[in-house]
Amino acid sequence: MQIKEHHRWDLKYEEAVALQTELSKKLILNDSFGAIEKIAGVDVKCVKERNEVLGVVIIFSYPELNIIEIKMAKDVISYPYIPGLLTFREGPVVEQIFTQIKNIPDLVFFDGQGYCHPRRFGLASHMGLILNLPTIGCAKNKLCGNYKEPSQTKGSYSYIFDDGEIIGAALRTKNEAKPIFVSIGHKVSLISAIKFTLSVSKFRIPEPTRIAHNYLEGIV
DNA sequence: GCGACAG
DNA sequence: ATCTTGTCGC
Ligand SMILES: [Mg+2]
Repeated sequence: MQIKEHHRWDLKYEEAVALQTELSKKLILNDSFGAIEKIAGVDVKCVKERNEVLGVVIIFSYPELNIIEIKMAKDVISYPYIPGLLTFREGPVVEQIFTQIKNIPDLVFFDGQGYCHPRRFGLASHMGLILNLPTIGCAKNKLCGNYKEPSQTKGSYSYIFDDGEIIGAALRTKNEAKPIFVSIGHKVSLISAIKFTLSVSKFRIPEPTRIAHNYLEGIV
């Protein structure tokens, strides 16, 4: 798919932070999508040993979840891991992969935060804006904010608050398991993000990102 | 200064 | 993310 020209990725800390604060204003926080027939799962892994970053995007039919397309790309690690600036480390490869994608997804799941971010602009939100696609952030851990533990039943959730604002939800995607931190990426409301995430969860990690992650495990 | 801290 | 054996539980 075609991706519009945008800002540089090699920004210094202060510049990156300022960019996030600015671009967050452009996010669409309500439902702005049509029929969801194809969804995508994205994941990235870093092999420090070889100084390379590997990424994969898997397209699935929805709700069947049959794999339709798989594309991956490799790049050199060009940015350190800094909490809050993960996009500058993983974004470049992800963008490169979407360039090769033929089946444009109607919704994309990311392994990381979206709006649940200090500047309300995590990986899922940033990529959603760049790709101009509906996105959802599904993180395995919390980055910021406070929440009360949801009940142990699959499907229950509690909102994550920060600075008096709801920025995401701690969603129980599996009984008795640690919750998944769901947040708006772009063009999908929080309640819909929760609904979609639950609809693709067979285990703790939602299928799109779980399968993308497993795929990378099998790559040398 | 101290604690928190996506992947 | 990566390192890395065993161990607990269904
Ligand atoms: Mg990941």
